[in-house]
Amino acid sequence: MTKNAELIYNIICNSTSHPTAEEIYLRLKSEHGRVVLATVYNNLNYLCEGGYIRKIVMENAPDRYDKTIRHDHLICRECGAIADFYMDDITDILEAKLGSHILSYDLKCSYICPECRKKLGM
Amino acid sequence: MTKNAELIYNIICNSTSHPTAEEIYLRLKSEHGRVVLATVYNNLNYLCEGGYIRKIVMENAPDRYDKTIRHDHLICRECGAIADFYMDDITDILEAKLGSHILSYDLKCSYICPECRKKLGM
DNA sequence: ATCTATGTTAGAATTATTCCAATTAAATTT
DNA sequence: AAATTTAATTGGAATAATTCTAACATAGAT
Repeated sequence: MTKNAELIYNIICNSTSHPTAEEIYLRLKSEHGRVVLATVYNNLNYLCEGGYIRKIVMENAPDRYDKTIRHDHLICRECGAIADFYMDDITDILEAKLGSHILSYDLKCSYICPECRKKLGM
Repeated sequence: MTKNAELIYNIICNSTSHPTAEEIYLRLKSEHGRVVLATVYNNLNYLCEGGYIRKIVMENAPDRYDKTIRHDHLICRECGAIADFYMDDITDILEAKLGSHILSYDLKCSYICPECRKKLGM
């Protein structure tokens, strides 16, 4: 793993914010000088392919990146914030239902986060 | 609902292929003459917002559109084909786990489809 | 028949991401 | 340690999907 790949990996793992490529790029630039967005994308792709991190594909927004420890996501319909949640692994249930082997699954729930709930007086 | 919105809605509902905006556009053009991609996108957005159809956000590929009858998706890692699968509604389970109301959920499973399995000799 | 509101068109603009060629850095051989 | 090979990074152009905007057309209301 190259130096930049490792820096990017650490940013993602030590963050709870599910950063975008752009955010990672800005942080890397401010902390370690000269980098370029293409390098960030190259390394993100490399890290994803190697299974070190995973990509969260967003609706109408740039993709976000996250550590791989198995967990799922809650996405606020109002502000787009992402929260993690941990749920029993449902691979077995899915495979039983399907009669077919599953490589992985991606579960996203749409909800309204506590902050937005407050703002909206709910 | 406007004429184009209805045509698009029907294409999606009478199809099992989860078409992209482009595919819908081409079909609409060949069957009803003059349309433009922006109109297709406008109407797809309108139909999504109204809950008439839903968008399947794809990784590294254009978005696809689908009817709303509740079901989930199996996406082949090799060829990208999408198959539907019907699973008991897990909203209750998720809400119990979360202690929070869920608006909707999106579950995608990655697998290898029967055709690719054959091709790969699996 | 005219006015108004809404939908559609055409094409430019934007955004996210990838590609490619040139450069730099790192690793390996001499 | 210098030279050679290999891999990573840069910068900028290219691409692809989608949205925006302004002009135009259509349909319904007056």
